[in-house]
Order: sequence, then structure tokens, then C-alpha cells
Amino acid sequence: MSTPAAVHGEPRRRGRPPAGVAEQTRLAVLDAAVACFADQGYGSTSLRTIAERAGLTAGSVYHHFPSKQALYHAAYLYAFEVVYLSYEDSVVGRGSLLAELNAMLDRTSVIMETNQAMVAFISKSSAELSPRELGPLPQPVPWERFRDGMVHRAVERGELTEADARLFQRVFATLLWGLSSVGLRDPVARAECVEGLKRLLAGTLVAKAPPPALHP
Amino acid sequence: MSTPAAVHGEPRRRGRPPAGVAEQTRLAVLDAAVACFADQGYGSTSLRTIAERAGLTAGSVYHHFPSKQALYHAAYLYAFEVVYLSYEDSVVGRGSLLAELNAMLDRTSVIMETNQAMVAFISKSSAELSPRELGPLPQPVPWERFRDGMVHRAVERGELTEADARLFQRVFATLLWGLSSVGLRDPVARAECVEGLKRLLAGTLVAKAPPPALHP
Amino acid sequence: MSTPAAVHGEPRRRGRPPAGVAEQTRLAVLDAAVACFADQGYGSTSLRTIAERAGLTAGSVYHHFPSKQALYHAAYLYAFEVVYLSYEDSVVGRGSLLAELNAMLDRTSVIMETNQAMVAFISKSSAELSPRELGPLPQPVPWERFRDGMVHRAVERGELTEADARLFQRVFATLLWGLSSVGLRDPVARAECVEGLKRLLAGTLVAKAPPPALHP
Amino acid sequence: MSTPAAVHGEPRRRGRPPAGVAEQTRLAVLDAAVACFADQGYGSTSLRTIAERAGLTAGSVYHHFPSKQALYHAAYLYAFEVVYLSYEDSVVGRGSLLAELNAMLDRTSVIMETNQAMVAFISKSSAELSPRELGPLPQPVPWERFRDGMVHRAVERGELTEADARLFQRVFATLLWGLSSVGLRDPVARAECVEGLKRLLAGTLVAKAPPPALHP
DNA sequence: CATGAATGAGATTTCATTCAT
DNA sequence: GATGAATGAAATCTCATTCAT
Repeated sequence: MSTPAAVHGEPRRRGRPPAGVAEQTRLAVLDAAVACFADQGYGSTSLRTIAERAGLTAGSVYHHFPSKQALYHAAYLYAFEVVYLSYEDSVVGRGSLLAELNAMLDRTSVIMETNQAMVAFISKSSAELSPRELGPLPQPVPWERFRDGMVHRAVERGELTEADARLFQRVFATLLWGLSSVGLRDPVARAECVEGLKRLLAGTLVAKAPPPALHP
Repeated sequence: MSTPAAVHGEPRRRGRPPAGVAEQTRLAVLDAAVACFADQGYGSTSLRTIAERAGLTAGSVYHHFPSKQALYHAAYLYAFEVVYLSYEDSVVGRGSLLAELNAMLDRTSVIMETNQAMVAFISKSSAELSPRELGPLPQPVPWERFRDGMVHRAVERGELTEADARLFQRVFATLLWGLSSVGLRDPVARAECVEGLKRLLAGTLVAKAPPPALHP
Repeated sequence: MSTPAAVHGEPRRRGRPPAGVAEQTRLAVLDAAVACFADQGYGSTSLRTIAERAGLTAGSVYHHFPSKQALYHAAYLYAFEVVYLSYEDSVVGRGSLLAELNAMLDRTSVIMETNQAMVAFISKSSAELSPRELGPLPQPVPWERFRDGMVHRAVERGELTEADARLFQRVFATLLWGLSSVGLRDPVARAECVEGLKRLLAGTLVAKAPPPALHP
Repeated sequence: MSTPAAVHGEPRRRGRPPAGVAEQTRLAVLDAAVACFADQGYGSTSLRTIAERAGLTAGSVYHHFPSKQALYHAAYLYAFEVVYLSYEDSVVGRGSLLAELNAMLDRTSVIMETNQAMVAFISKSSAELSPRELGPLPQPVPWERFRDGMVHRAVERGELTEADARLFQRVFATLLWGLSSVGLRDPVARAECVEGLKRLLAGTLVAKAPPPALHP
């Protein structure tokens, strides 16, 4: 847990420098920060807590990040990168939007199990971005790339009209964000959520035409 | 903002205010708490900020709530009650699950406009409930009542099998929570979200059977 | 406990006015103050605690005493009066200094049992009189009258030389104050203390002439 | 006094002080704590006052002691150790109980002169140990060792019967505690106290057999 | 006479941050 | 690169006190 590893245990693909000791410490701090921020929120997390979880003292954190805010920003980018690389990986080679969505939902289950803190952090971050104390957060590029790629492919495949693309983007975000709120803590809830969303997307959850019966 | 002003404009005086004012003050504090907690999260919100927004001094808040934590709990119950009474109201008299869902989505738009802070607070609260700092939060009864009522009626109408009821509960939560994450700040996003979700529920967003066309 | 009664249940002798309701409340507050100050010290006792113990609210205390400090002063005079009236009573009619001392020690046992709080308060007060926060405390007249009376009678009887009178005053104070420190909480310690002091005064505790044996 | 100054005069600088200084700071805080607690009692002493007297800021005290209560406990152990080491030293080599008591009384005078604050602190502490605010205080081992040693030697020498040993312990405590209450502030009172107690112990203060004269 | 809402000052404690070692 | 003593600001909370009701 304190030596960062990619979501799936595979060696990190995009070239990170061959990790000297300093780099390892940096990653340990980032992991600790993600976990703490996810658990308690920005304001309630102290640098001392993060530092201790990473195995150093508060003062030492300043050798790696110039301020608590900067550490939050770095953790933010870090978490998005780790999680969405895994998502990108999960949809490779699927032939349809529905297949991609299903694969992604399955992967969500896995990520939530193995990287709970990162998902929780990301989920919380969207609410936390009050610029009053955090300053403007950078756009989470990996998430946008993943989302846009999926939409783009669906349009190319003809599963989505250009006009609907934007709508779908929103719905997609809604589902993912909702899922990380609802399915995060409880594995049962998580499984039911994923199953339910699959059925919803497949159109087999809600009866389209309710028995148009006699209703006073 | 920084000079405390009474809820109704005048500076507070010494001595006992006339009967009934105390309750008004309590509500003012609750409203301020909801707004501040929603904006900055529990840990980053100071009682001084809340008190000033409500027009009193920090110490006075302790006449109405015994601790910051207790204030959070009270605000939590308060927000759920206000929001879900509105939701209950929105689905009265609709004849089908889809109709109820559509009405509820429309009402969401309205609530998000007029009670942004309450929705934001509720949305955040689900992530915030780390018992380390907040203690165990009470069950949000109004939300559960609303959700269960909707499911119950759908089952009675035959739109949902008993077996699917649980799945639908989860999906329903996911959509609502996702919506409050994604559509909260930006009215355009909000509108697109609502529209997209309606289409998703109606089954007209994602093409069920992608043209199994010629794909190299 | 909250309706003040003289140490021995006898009706108070020196004329207090026939106690209207206000006077009763005043005494209840004084009793509560003595108990609280004795228990926690001046700085750690809050007016609210005292008021609650007396059955009213903090604000009401100000109808009877103009400030916390003034309440402390009043409690100080009150406790000394109650306790030393009882002491005066205990030595009436004894024929010798030793007899008076023995009677007084016995009475101490009784008072500590029935009026523990008052004794504790008096005992603590001698340390508490830092004028920084309490202002100058009035001389505790009842104590001085009791002490001086006892010495005066002893001198008249020829048990104490004029020259030793002052020394005896000091010793007397030392014994009484020591006793309230050591024997206050534990009844066994109290009994042993009283017994030991009697023996010390009688000259039968410490062997005067240690076996003048062969000591290199 | 209100501008923090280091123990040795200079204002404290940022950054880590050279080794060994930390221990000095700790002792400075303990000394300041003893002085302040003795002067004003636990509840009325603020950490800010203590810190300023020790030459640092209130927050810095928390590097050395985790809470005000813990600081009190540490000061308690510290004061007992300092004072009773001095007492132990004073009775070394005396040949009789009376000689030891006299030596101890003389030493009391000296200690009260040079370490007034410590004696006052110890004296107050016995009244202050209301566990409501201070938690359970540790046993003051140095005091018990001193007391028990003295009694033990007296019994061995045959000056005290086994049966009287317990009584003497109590009397001894009473005298010492009384002395620190009565003789603390005023040097004249102190001298008279010591002198009087010596006479009392020697049996030459109170006339044993009062002229059994004619008493109406 | 008593209440209780409110104030404003101050208490304890936490914490981001600095910097000599 | 890491430590840990120290700062100074701010946070939560308490409390003596006031005063309209």
C-alpha cells in the first residue's frame, strides 16, 4: 500500500523515471495523501497525519511539495491518472458502446475493491473544489480523455448521434459519479449497483410501457 | 458579512429577545450551516463563519447546538427534510414510474436552482460521513421514505418485479446522487443531465442494437 | 444540604433575619458555592455549575451577588462563620488548654464528617488567596477570635507564658490547617490524625529521651 | 514578560536548536508551571502565562507536554522529587527521631526561602487533586519514601513502637502540610512556626499538668 | 425574582509552515 | 533528505456578564 503500484499490478507503462529513493518517498506521500484526504476531507486532514502514514515527519513533506494545497493538487492528478489508466485499459477492444459500458462497470467494481481510497478521493474531490481554500483545480485530463474517447468511438460506430453526444457525456458522468457515491463503502451495494446499471442501460430494468390498464 | 447582523437586518441587542425569535435564530443558524458545510466541507468550515452568516457571534451558536458536530447532525436532518418533502410533493398523482421519475428530475432542476446549498450539502454528506470526525450520522429517513415509496408504488403497479425492486433502489440512488454531483454548479450541465437521464430512462439515448454492420 | 442549617442542627443563634424566600435562595447559592469552590477551586468553577447546584440559572445569581468574586468573598465569610461557631461551641466550659484542644480535635472530626465541603473550602482558601484574581480577602474574623480566645484563656490560666503565646498561635494554626489537608478525604486517616495529635500534645507519642544508649 | 524571551535571554529563533537545549526548555516549562500553578491554582492558570514565563509561545508547550493536565502531572512529580531529595539530604546522619525532625524543620525554612514556589505547589496539590479536572494523580513516591524512612529508623532505634508508627506517620504529614500552609508567605510566621513546632515536639510548649487549681 | 439569548474575551488545542541542525 | 523545536494564526469551546422579557 505504501509502495505505489499500478492498479493491476502491471508495471507502469508510461515512462516514470526509474524511481530513485526520493521518487519513492514522493509516491508514498502521494498515496498517504490520497488515503487521508479521501477519508477525512481536505480541511480535516493534517499534514502530520499524512506524513506519519507515509513514514516521515511533517517537516519532511516540504521537501517534496511546497504546501498542503500543492500536495492536494498533486494527489488529485495522481489519483485521476491511476484510476483512468485502468479504465482506458478496461475498454480496449470492445466492439460496442454497451460492451464498453459493461466492461467499464465491471472494472469499476475491481477498482473500488483494490483502490478504494483513490476512488473515494476522486469522488470527494468534485465536491471539494471550492476555490476559496484550494485554488483552481486543474482539469482532470485523464477523465476527460477517457470520456471523450468513449463518446467519440460510439459516434463513429453510429451508436450515438452527434446531437446526443453531449447528453451522453453528462449521463455518463452522472452514472460514474453516482456509482462512486453509492457503491463505495458496501460491496453488496456495489454489486447491486453495477448489476442495476447494466440492466438500466440494456433497457430491461424499467418496464417501458406500463400495462395501459384502466386507471381511474 | 463580518459585522454580525441579525437575521432581519438589525444588530442583535443584549437581553432576552421576545418569544419566537429564538426559533428563528435556530433556523438561521441551520441555514447558514448548510450553506457553509456545502461550500467548504465540515473540516474547513469554521463556526465563526457560520455564526457570522447567521448574524451572531461564534459563542452564541452554542446556545442552540452543543457542538459543531451536533450542528452538523442537525443540519443534516434539516436538509434532508426540506429537500425530500419537496420531492414527495413532486410525484404526487403521477400514474407511472416513468412519469414519477420525470417529475422528480424536473423537480431536481428546480430544487437545485432554489436550494442549491441544501442539495450540495446532502450530496457532500454521503462522502463526509467518516465517523472519525462526525460520529455516526442518523439515517436520513425522508430520503428512505421517498425512495421506498416510489419503489413500492411501482411494484404495485406492476412496473417493477419484486426481484428488481432492490436493484432499482440502487440505480435510483445512483442517478440522484450522480445528478447532484454533476449538475450542481452549472445550469447548462444541469439541464443536459436531466434531459439525458430522461432519455436514458425512456430507452432512447443509447441505441439498443448497434447496427451490427460491417466493422473491419 | 441545600437548605443551610447550622453545623449541629441547632437553630442559628446570632440573629439572622427570619429568612424570606430571597434569603433562602441566597443561602442555597452560598452552600452551592462553598461546595463547588471546595471541589474544583475558584478558577475551575463556573457560575453555571454553582447556579445549577443551587437550582437556578447563572443569570439569577447576579440578583444576589454582583460578581463571581463577590460570591467567593461571601462564601468565604459564610464558611468561616459556620465552622468557627461550631468550634467556639465545642470548647465552652473546658477547664484546661489541653482539654480544649482535645475537645476541638474531636469536634474537627465531627465537622469534617458533616460539613466536609466547608472545611475543604476553608482549607483551600488559604492557598487560593492570590490577590491577582480574587482581590484582597477579608480577614477571617471568626477564626482569629477563636484562636485568640483559646490562647487568652490559656495565658490567664497560666498554662502558657505571654512569651509563648505567639508561638502557640502558630502551632495551633499549623495543626488545624494540617489536619484539614491530611484528614479531609479519608475517615480512617482522619481518626488516626486526631488520635496522633492528641498523643503528641499529651507528650506520649514521641519518646522524649531516646534510650541514651551506646551510640558510636 | 509579554514578549517571549528564551530561557537565557535571547529571543527564540526558527529552526532546530542545538542538541541539549530541548531538555533545558522542558525544565524551564516545568519551573514556570510549578510557579504559576502554585500561585493561581490549576484552573486559573493559563498555558499562555506558563509559556510566557518560560520564554515561549503557548503552542510550543505542546511539543513537550501533550496537554495542560499532563503538564500538571509532570510538574507534580518534578516538584516532589526536588523538594524531597532535599529533605532526604537534611536528615542524613542524625542520631534520633527528634534530631531528624529538628533538622527537617530547619531545612523546611531553607526550602521555603529558596524554593517557595515548589513548596506552595506541593501544598496546594493535595487540595487540588479533584479527579474531575486533573485525573488521578500519581502517588508522590519521594514523599512516601522520606516519611517511611524516617518512621522506619525511629522504630529501629526504639523511639517509636510499631503500634505508634502509623499514628506518627499521620502526625508527621499533618505537621509538614500545616507548616507549608501557614508558614509559606511570611518569613516571620515561618520562623515562629518552626520554633513552635520544635518546642511542641520537645514537650516544652504546652504545660503538661496545668496547676490543677481552684476552678469554680 | 427569574429566565435565557446574546456577547466578547479568553482558554485549550491544532496546525501549516520555517529553519538550524 | 530528514528531523524536530518553534512560531503564529486560527479553531472549538467556555464563561462571566448583561439585559429585555
